Amino acid sequence: MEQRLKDNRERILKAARKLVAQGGFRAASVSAVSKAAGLSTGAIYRYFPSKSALMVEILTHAVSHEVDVLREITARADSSTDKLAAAVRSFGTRALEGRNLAYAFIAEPTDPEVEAARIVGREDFGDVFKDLLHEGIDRGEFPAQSVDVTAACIVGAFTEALVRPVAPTTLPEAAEPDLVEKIVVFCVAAVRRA
Amino acid sequence: MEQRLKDNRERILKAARKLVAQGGFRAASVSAVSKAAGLSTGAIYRYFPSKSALMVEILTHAVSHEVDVLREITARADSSTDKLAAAVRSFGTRALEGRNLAYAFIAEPTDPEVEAARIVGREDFGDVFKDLLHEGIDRGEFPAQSVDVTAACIVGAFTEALVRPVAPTTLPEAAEPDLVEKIVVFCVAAVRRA
Amino acid sequence: MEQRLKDNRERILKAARKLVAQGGFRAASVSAVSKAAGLSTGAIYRYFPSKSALMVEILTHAVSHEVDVLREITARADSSTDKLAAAVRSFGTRALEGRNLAYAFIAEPTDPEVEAARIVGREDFGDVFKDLLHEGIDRGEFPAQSVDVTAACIVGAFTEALVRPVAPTTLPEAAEPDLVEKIVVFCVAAVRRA
Amino acid sequence: MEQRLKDNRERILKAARKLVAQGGFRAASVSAVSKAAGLSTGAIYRYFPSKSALMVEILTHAVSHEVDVLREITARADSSTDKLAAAVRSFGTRALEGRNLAYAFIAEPTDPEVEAARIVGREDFGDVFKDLLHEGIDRGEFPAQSVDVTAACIVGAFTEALVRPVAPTTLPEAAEPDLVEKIVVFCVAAVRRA
DNA sequence: CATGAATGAGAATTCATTCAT
DNA sequence: TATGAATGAATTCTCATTCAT
Repeated sequence: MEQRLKDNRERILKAARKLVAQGGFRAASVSAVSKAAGLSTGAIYRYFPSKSALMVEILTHAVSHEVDVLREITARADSSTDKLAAAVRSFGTRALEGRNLAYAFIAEPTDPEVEAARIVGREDFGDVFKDLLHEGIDRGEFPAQSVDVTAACIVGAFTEALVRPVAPTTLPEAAEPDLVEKIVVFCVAAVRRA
Repeated sequence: MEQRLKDNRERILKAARKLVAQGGFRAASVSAVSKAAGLSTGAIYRYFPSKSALMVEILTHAVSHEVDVLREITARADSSTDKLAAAVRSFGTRALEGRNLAYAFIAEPTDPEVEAARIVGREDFGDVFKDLLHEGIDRGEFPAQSVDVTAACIVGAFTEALVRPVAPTTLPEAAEPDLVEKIVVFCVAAVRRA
Repeated sequence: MEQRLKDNRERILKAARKLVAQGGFRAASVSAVSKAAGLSTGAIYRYFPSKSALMVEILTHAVSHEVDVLREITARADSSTDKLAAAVRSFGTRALEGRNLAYAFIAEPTDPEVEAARIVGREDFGDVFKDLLHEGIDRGEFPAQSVDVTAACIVGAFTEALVRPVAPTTLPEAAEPDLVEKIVVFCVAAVRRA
Repeated sequence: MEQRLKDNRERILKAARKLVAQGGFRAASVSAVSKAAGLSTGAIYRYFPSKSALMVEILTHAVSHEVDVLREITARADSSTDKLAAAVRSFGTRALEGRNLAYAFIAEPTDPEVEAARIVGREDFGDVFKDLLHEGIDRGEFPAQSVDVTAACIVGAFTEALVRPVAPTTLPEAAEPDLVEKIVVFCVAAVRRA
């Protein structure tokens, strides 16, 4: 039954994740989540104190996991340019595989608490790129530039180019070949300015 | 009477635009729109078959107006680089002034039909940049590149860097100085790759 | 339609009053009230911002009206003893006729705001008797005694003897003859202690 | 095992009593009771067919115990006046100490069956006073009066003056000095009418 | 044409009760 | 027997939409 408990919690999270990814936060009503998880509405509240808490957990976990992946990947590369490329490439590949925080960038939450969590998440995510940019500028690999603006532009660029077309609402056939590499080139050129 | 009808229709659109711009689609309930327009809720339904239709029209008009502005502005410049810079600069400036389609890029609609309209709108908007890129590549000003991907990256970059900080949830005072120009530089560098 | 509005508001209040009187606050669900008033649940919210507000209004109005009646009646009598007798008699008679604040004394609210309103109401109601007792003691009609305790005892005495048997949950046949006068005698004797 | 069963049953009753006394019937959810008793919710249903049955038993036992105490105490006194005083004093003292059926008189049950049990309980409780009054009248200690009405008034008087200020919602510190004795005087004066 | 009161489906949440383990 | 996860009906409240006036 220990197992059962964990299973259900995961099932709820999985169901909610899927619904949010497919139809935004508004598609993830408690009733819909419970149905998708094969449970009753009341069961949701055994595992989460409120709908908001469930959504916040989805968001927070998705972001923190993605941040961990990016940090690990950038740590491996030597030059800042390689780090930047690796980061964009990693996020892009994972986005195409549908296992990242895509919806955290696009879906607008209905709830102030969730919105707050998303803002924090976006900042945490942006910080990865800011750190990377700072380092590159210090090393002389990148020209001086506003780290905040550049980080926002990078995140926006690959969000728009990757997440939007990849979102389940749009048709997934149109995946342009080498899409990820093209975005990598765009971002690197923008940052290096050479 | 004819005039009266048109006036009311415009009043409704104006009120709805304002509400969406200020508080996202969530803030634009039929009741709130009617109140802001100085009309009854029932009156809304004389001019629009549904709330969705009203929101779709807001979105569509906003996008087409913005596209018109961009087309006009890019037509004036000579080089493709100048066109690109002018387009980004124009949208950016207008976004900071709060009188453009900013919200169309961020606020998640409450309705699938509105969401569909937003996707179409983003594509129309992206087309301006695609045309511009095609021209620049043909002229030899820009290196060969995937026009679709670059256009998406550009739109994403300045959406993220401009619209997001401009969104109702964040404080509008904190605007970084020369924000627009920094975004222009980012985009131009990315496209020219030099 | 002005009329219609007022009618419905009154209808809701009347329906709610009846339900509370018959089955306590728990019997007055929004759904039950709306059904009893011949309206939809949503209609309730046109007239009252929340269920609590409706219940508070019922309570407040009942108490303040009852207090007004008592104040008027006690003002007419000369001696404090007559005032006391008149007050008890008035409340008792009105309770037997079913048009007083009976439920304010017995039904426990489910809601903190309503509970707060009831406490205030009971205090206002008790104040009528405290004033009357103070006057009687000053005049030498009543012996010195704790006004607070005596007032509570009086209110409790006739609540228990009148409201409880009169409550719609019990059978209304058992009305003892001269019930009200017997309670009057009890209270007067207790206060005069002679 | 026999013992174990009985223990659990008592534990449940004790836990439920405490919760009701502290926070009214609303605070005594099955889950809260089971938690307080150190058992599972399911276990409750092994010992009681329903939540109502548990609450009814609490009420019934509390009343019958209180009635026993009162009968014993009144049996000890000689004069009916002393009996009356002793009864009021006993209940009052115990109420202030918080270990009696106080809540049975004030907290509105969530359930019609419990409400019915409470009415019966109040009647049983009132019978103690009725017997006492009959005796006093027969002995010539009390003037002729309606025993039913007087008993109800007495119970109401000290319920209102004692239990209400003792109720969980009010602060228990504010107990008026000699409160119990003042109520005793009130009741005795009312009954003796001299 | 315009009004806005009324509707009613749907949302989040609670809790007595059941039942597989 | 005991457990406690799961159920599902009930509750309060919202809001797009309709329709009598």
